[in-house]
Amino acid sequence: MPQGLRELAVPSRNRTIGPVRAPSELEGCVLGHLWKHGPCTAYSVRSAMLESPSSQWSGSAGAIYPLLQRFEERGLVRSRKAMRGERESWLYTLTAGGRGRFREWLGPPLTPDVVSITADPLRTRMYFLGALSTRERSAFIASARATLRRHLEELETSSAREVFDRLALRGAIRMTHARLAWLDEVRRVIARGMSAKR
Amino acid sequence: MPQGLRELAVPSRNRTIGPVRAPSELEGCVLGHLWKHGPCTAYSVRSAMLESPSSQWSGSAGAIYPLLQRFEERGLVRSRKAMRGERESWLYTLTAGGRGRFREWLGPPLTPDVVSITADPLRTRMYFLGALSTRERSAFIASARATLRRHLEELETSSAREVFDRLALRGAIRMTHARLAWLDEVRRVIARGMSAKR
DNA sequence: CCGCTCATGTAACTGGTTACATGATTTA
DNA sequence: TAAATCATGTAACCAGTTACATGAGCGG
Repeated sequence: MPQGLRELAVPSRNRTIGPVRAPSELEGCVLGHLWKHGPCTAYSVRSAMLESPSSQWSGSAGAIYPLLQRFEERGLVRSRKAMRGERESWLYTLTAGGRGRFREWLGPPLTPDVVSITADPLRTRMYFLGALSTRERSAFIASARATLRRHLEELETSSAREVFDRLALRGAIRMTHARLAWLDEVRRVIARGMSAKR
Repeated sequence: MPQGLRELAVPSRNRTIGPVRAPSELEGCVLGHLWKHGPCTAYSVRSAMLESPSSQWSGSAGAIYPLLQRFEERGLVRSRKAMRGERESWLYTLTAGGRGRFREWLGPPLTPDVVSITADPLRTRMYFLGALSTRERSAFIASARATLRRHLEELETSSAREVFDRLALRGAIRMTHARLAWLDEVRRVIARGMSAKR
């Protein structure tokens, strides 16, 4: 009977070393926040994620607090008690190990799934647009376009001081433009298809 | 003491009705596959996801098989045994309820998180590019650009027969173009920044 | 007869969500 | 003094991953 790899995967809670996997986006992002915004509280990490327009970052307490705790167990961060006025809080700082792990997540080298095709729920739905009636299809496209245009306005009026924040924002704007242009193409094609059928 | 909503969330395995949440992307996509590709096996749903270039769709058996089972428990699909030659398999078909649930996932109406800003691990990393040295930064951009160009070629040579498959593919191509153009902008900006510093 | 594809599953785990819960301090 | 903000957490749950496991039929 073959000896499985499973044997090696000892529960990580018992501070034994299991096979270390690649950092998740949340992990990398929290480490990054700590790198970029100095020593700060779990609360402020959380607030940053809550502020983000992307629904990717739920910023739920149930994710952030345990994550920071795990980081500390693994020696990626250190925490010290601090007083902000009369109020106490824990400030987290990256350790050398944490910086290493962050750097590992950030790349280079970039793993394929970071660079290649991104998940897009709108594109996913496009495969199934045939399930809608012509009328519903138009409604679908119209509603998507309207939401995207509103979204674009928001992005274009928002500002970022830091160079790379600004470049990331530029990326979001470009993507939104591209999605709008794509929806235009979709609209044209389905309109053509309809007139061809007549 | 306030009566929590928790009380309502009775375990769904015991065929009691809990608050029904919005379908996940996987759920919607599997229902969609069943809608689009007629009665088919869990295996073929799985294969389709394994073929997909997007890393979003792991197509792990541990996701698909239990999902189809849950669908059947909830009355969203029906299954019947079928023979393909001498080999037996279960063919799943959408029920009326399943079509309803699919339609609900597909929209319209579209929920904001479907339309608004998509998660992009490359854009996420952009916020933290300041953590790299100038040299590493160039390597980062160069490697991303190279991978994206290769990716674009793949997309441009791949074909789709069905209209909406083709439109979805067009979307992926447009996104890749936009990401490449964005990386060009990034490269220009950081080059300008460097020369300004001299 | 070997290896590939078709075909179906399960057990253990884990990362993250939802919802609950608390309390101090600041500001209107 | 009421509401908002700062601040920290936990318990229950769940969807999805990883890895294991099995077996029939088919093509070379």
